[in-house]
Amino acid sequence: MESVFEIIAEPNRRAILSLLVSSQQSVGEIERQLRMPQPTVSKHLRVLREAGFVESTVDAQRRLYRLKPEPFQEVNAWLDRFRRFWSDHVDALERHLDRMDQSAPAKRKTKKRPRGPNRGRDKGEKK
Amino acid sequence: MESVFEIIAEPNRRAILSLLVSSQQSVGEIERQLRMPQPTVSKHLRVLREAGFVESTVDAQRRLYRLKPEPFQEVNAWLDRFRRFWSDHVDALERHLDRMDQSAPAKRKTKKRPRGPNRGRDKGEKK
DNA sequence: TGCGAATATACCTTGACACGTATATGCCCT
DNA sequence: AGGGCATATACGTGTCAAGGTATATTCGCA
Repeated sequence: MESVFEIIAEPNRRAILSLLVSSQQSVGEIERQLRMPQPTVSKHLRVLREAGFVESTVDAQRRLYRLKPEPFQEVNAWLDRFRRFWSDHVDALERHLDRMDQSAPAKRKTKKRPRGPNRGRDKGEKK
Repeated sequence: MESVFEIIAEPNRRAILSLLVSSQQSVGEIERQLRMPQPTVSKHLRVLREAGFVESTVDAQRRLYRLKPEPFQEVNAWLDRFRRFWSDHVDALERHLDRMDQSAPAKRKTKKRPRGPNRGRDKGEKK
């Protein structure tokens, strides 16, 4: 399992990561919330831990897992190469929208449309 | 091939995408630059096209491939869920990097180091 | 000390996908 | 028209990872 990209390619792992955003969780809690057999959870957590996505602390028989930031930053760094590119397209999209704005007044509130990354829209998961 | 994450999990596909950042390329150009057999290139391009990462136009016998922004935005949207989380940790990382880091002058325009996305560094590919 | 809960690991099976080789398709040019 | 280049597709093969089931380990507690 070489790269961070292969780690997050697995839907169940992404589900686990999403769960852990809110707070740390035990294996059993993850298991119940995701309706996933316990060995599956443990195995995915192992992969995530070895890839640096999570770390765990021991609480009696429980293990509490929480996120670690570095791998996400690595994904982000990769995305950076493409940010300028896609921002240009967002600009084009915005020009388009601005033209529609003129033709149809609509409900824009800001004068200057904010620029830069983080302008994507969540399309949701495909099942 | 369900999700965008599985698409970018493949190292050769990421290489192709990186190549296309600079400009559009023909299959043959990709093939030569990446030293990859032509059917391999074509097959990966097909996957990338069907996932919306690239589009192609015909130029006689050649096909010119270029990037499309949407899937990247989708990855970006996913990352958003984790941005707040990792930003809290970035301060410590930045202090560390700022000490290590005189090699990256970068093009900061602002005096205050901006917070939030786009702060990651490229760790490179693992082979 | 022995039982039960929580978690990890071992083993097996299966399916997906990446690759190589071969071949098909389409276009240009003489 | 035909040959050659550029690209796409078909097919067979091997590998690897995810899932399921069973079992091991560790700890709390009666």
